[in-house]
Amino acid sequence: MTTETNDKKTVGRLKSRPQFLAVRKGDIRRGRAFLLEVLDRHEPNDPPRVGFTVTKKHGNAVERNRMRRRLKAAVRQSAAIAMKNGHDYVIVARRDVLSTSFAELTARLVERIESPSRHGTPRQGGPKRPVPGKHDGKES
RNA sequence: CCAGUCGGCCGGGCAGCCGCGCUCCACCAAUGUCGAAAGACGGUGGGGUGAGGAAAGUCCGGGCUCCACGGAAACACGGUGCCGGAUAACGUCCGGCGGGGGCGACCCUAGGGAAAGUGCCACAGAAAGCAGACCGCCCCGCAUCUCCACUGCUUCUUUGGAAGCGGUCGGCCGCGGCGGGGUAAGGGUGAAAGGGUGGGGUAAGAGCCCACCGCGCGUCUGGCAACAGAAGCGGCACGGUAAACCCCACUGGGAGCAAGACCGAAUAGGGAUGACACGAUUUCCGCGAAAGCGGAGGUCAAGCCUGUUUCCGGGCUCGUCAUCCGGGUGGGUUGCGCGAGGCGAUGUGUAAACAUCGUCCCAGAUGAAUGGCUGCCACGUUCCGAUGCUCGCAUCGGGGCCAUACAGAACCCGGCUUACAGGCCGACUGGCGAC
Repeated sequence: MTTETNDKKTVGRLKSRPQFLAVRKGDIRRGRAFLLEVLDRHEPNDPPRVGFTVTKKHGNAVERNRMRRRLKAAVRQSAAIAMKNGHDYVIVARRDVLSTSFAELTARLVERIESPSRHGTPRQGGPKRPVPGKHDGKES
């Protein structure tokens, strides 16, 4: 668990090129307006870190700045809560970051951070066992 | 009111919630955390401040920084190119001149030299650079043909003649033909054809002659100058192209804040000392019978750098191993914002601009702060309704949409160029209407 003394979580920042290259080896999750790369560093006491990648082919300097700022604002306001300690996140922006509404962008980002992958946890039981109780329903 | 020209300015505003960079203040908190070191850094609250007219393209000019930088001559390469001024400087700006366009306000203009030389002038056309003669125009000559004159024969006949075939040591007035010459006015080709228009002149023509315009030459006048004007002389020579080579004049070291300075891990590369090894040629000295060895000096070494060449010069590198010691990448600090600074006033100047005074302090990031979201308003656009009338415009009311274009400082200035939704202001020009 996170320390409850400060409810707003401090998120570190990835800065150097080797850090970015390391995260590329982790889990890759596709979103509508972005691409999310996640790497577990196995250091549960460190705060999570985030980096942004906006390539030059997606717009001029003004548009690239706007994309990065909207993503930063989304992470700071809501998505940082969902991030786990000891993990690195890299958000690769696409051009749709400019056009989607801020609420939708935030929701998509939180969803991608929370869900490890499209197919959920690797379960052994298989699709039988209709799960009578409240097992792990994410609609809770 | 419509159409247009030029110049200047703005380039959303207000409020709320949550944040960011830099900086200052107060309190709290370890003598702490990270790091090899250099160095950097916490929490809470508050104050200040925080992108552009182009921050863009990186096309010119500077500041600043390092490197190179010795001297002379020639050469090469690049840039600029009417004149005067402004400026730190400029290829920028201002004022003027010449040329071109527009009714006009005004706009455009790479605008030195073509009698220093070389080259090129496609296609078309007769001819494109010591000009040329296709058609045409004009003159002279000739008589094979043709034409004309005279005449013989044949055929036809409306009895006037007509047609055909011949003849003449016939003719050159007219149309052709052949030959010789003149011409550049006209046609035609072209971007360009060796001045233009009019008159005289002539066989026809032509600066052949004359007037005006143009051109050239020197003189005078005005102007700092580019240049303009005047009278005179010259019958006209000297085509265009220099964003073709070229010539002339002026001018120019190179690289850039990833510059540079400082602190400083590892690894690879440097300096000092010692040992071993180490060219050629020549001069002198010593030893030696000689070969040769040792010492001192010169030249070449033999390359690279100083833009090239030459001359006089300079610098660097000029072998291996061992020991010791300093420089430098990643990282950090700095460079880093008081400046050719902004605003206002006054003065000088036609202006660009300059001077003086007052006042202000105005971004400093480095995976890169200056933001995210919401509401209202202004502006714009569109729809509906009403009213007015010049019948597609104005005003009023309501609703919807968008809520902005071009675009993000990266050492700093002066310019240029390019991009830009919408809007404001001023001056001027040409029309129409009213008074």
